[in-house]
Amino acid sequence: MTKTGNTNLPGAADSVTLWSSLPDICKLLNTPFDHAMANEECRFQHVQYKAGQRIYTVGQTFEMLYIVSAGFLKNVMIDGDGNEQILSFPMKGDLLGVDGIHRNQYCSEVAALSDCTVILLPFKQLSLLGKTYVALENAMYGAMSRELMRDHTMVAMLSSLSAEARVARFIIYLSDRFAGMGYSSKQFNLCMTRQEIGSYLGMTLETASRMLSSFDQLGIISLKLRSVEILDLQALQKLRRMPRSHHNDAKKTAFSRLAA
Amino acid sequence: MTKTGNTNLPGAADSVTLWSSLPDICKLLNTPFDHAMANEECRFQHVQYKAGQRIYTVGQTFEMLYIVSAGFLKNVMIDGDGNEQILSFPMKGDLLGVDGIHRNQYCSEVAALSDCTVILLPFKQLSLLGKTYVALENAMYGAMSRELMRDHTMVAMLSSLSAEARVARFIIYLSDRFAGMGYSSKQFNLCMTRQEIGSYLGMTLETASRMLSSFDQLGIISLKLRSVEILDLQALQKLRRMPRSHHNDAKKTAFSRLAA
DNA sequence: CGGATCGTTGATACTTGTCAAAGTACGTGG
DNA sequence: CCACGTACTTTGACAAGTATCAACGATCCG
Repeated sequence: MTKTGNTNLPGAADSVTLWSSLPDICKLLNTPFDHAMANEECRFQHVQYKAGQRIYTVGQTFEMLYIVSAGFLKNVMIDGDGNEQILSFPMKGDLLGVDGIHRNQYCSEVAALSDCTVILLPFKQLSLLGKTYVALENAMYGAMSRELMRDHTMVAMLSSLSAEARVARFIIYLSDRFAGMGYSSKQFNLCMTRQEIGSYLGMTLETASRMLSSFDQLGIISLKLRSVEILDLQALQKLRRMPRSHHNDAKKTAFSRLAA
Repeated sequence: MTKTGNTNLPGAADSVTLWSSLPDICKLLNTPFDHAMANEECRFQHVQYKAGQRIYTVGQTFEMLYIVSAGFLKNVMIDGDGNEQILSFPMKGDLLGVDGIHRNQYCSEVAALSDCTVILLPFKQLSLLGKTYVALENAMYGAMSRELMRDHTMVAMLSSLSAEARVARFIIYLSDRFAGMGYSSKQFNLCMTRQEIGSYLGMTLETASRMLSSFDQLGIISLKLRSVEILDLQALQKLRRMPRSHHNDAKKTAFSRLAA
């Protein structure tokens, strides 16, 4: 990465600008890259946002894709009545803005939950470079496919799991993502409110809070506000799989499952 | 489209093979195309499937994308315990197989609900052609973005709407899709079982059945098994928007809403 | 015609939402 | 540095929504 002068992008926090090369992008996307890309002068700008700032918003004209370089965000859809629905909590390596391609304007918005750094990928430029560097094009398709897979997993989870199981799965998901970024998979901080967790998982904030409290009381996790420590991963993993499946005589509450 | 001899693809119904040109593909994807594509000899094969046949399955190596040319299908995810979760009901113009790109193998399966025709798009070939024909590449990105948007809508719906509203929204969705294909938006046949509707909408088959019956009794639709006629579109559209929003004092049942 | 699948409906229990109240953390301004 | 207001979190009691289980009717297909 290369340092240059200050950026003056609207909304961006005031700071020194960094740039990423094509191999940097591929590494972030966790995709193979060929070294032909390495000695290029084409670079992608980093932009920093403070917690609460918006990266893009609904209706804004689509020009950029973004890759998260550091920090935590939320991807929010806003329905006709102005209600917010959280779609995902993007973090390092995630691709943002894909939903803007189709209608040439974003139909969701992304905001920073923590201070974070995002890499700007001008879509036209990217698409052009893809013709030269096959690996880059593959990285793009791969990343879009991965986002689609995640959405599918989300749909399946919302459709078929109980609130208890969805919260358990959420904790495991975060644990895996943190592990992938080199952080502890056992202990981490939730960077969102109960309301946001509830919205994401399709339940009220009270239910989300209750489930977390219940896991804490059962000794499955140790919870103190936003700080979570996983004490019994296996118990969480068992909760991953359904209640809500039909004709399932092994249906039990978390408590009775532990007692057994 | 061009006729040629018989196909002998495994699983394909025995029939005359048709082929689609690049402009055909773009038209199906509802994307602009330039006429440079028109006089090309590169053609994409049609394959016909009978109701119940599988187009691709979980774990199968990814090679193809598919576009639905005619008929109705279901896209199913299978979880660790062998439970089926319906992700979508693809129909004319929909792109299939995108979830296979990321890991180079499909992680869901697609089966035909009715006899249907699907166009084979070898991914490598497509990706190569994209370098020559910008419009094709844009069509691909656009179609993938559209699928992602649909998933987002689905997540939002599952997270925030009551069973009643989800079923209402499902009927409207089908109506819109049928209209887009030139069929009646008022009267159509559901091509799936109550079980499949329930799986798609995150509820039991009994709840799906009850909601449909209730709309029928209220005169919102006329229901006879799989045949649906929409009698009061406005009532359905009102049901689209939430119950389940928090602190919403206008919360009413379908019945009281009609009475008011 | 008979079996199998699909659809409907009812009774009941459980899960989750709703509403209310109180406690806790956090940031801002005095 | 403390006081205060605001936002966030927890917990309880209750109501509503939905799943579960069961039985029966309808339809389709060989």
